[in-house]
Amino acid sequence: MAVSQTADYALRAVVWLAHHHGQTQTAPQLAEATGVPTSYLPKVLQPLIRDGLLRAQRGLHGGYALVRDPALLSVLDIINCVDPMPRIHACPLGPGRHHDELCALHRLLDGATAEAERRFAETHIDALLPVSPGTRDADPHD
Amino acid sequence: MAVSQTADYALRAVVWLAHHHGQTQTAPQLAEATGVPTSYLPKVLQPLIRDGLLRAQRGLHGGYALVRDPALLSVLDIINCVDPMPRIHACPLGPGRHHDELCALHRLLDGATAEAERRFAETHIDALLPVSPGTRDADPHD
DNA sequence: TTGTTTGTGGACATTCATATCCACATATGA
DNA sequence: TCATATGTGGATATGAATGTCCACAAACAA
Repeated sequence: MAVSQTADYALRAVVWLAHHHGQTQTAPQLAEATGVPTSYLPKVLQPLIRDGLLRAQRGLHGGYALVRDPALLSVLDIINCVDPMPRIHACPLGPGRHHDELCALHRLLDGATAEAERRFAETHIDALLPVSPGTRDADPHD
Repeated sequence: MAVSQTADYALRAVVWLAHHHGQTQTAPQLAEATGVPTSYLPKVLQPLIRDGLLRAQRGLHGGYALVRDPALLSVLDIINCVDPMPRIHACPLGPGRHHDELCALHRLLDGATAEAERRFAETHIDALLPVSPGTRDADPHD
């Protein structure tokens, strides 16, 4: 997968919350709707709450709700908060010895990650909503 | 990382073998040169041998050697052989119920993987060699 | 104040990619 | 034929990502 399972889960939950903007959703509701394991979901959402992207409310009629406007919230915002994509800042062998042999390879590998980040930064949550006009963009796989 | 650790290891080894085309390299030599754990390298190369991309020779003066021309061997060839990139062919929740809400998201995620595959298919091993003209292509990370 | 509903945080379990080790098979040269 | 140098395959170990569980804290309503 392009992103970790955990990041995927977080994105599903955020898209769902954006689709039901304003209404708080309980963990079981969210889990049922998104297919995220009920007992794992709170762990996934924790960093989003810490960084103020989500709001969590305890007690009766509590639950989770989206704080920011889905149009101003990028897919990369979610990924970076929950599980940032690993970047290659230096060749694994260090600058010495065989560095040159491996450099072009890792430039390519990290370039692919950079391109993915670019796409995720450009795509906002509102573009992923069912009825949004943003639904029609790049062509599907194959 | 864009690809698994194992695929990275395989690519390092193949690039090294391409750079020393024709000469067989023993596992310890390859491991030392590429930074791959010596005891893990044989496992990594196994699928490449099975599919005929590498040749393995036992006994004195044995070792590993590249079979195909580096100019005709793509990065994706190696990845697909060792550890194919997971593609998303259907939304995780299946076609029922909330399928629509998640579809655009997973189209985006798989699209990023598809783009990476495209890059890896277009880049051949000879372009990753130290002195090759192909070394100068896309700009580095950041 | 009390009971119920909700999220929180931490301990623990499970799974899988990664890594190690070793007895064995095979090739070479003397 | 024998000694040595190699890769092979399988059992096992390790560590990180994923997933489960539960006692607790907090919010609301009666």
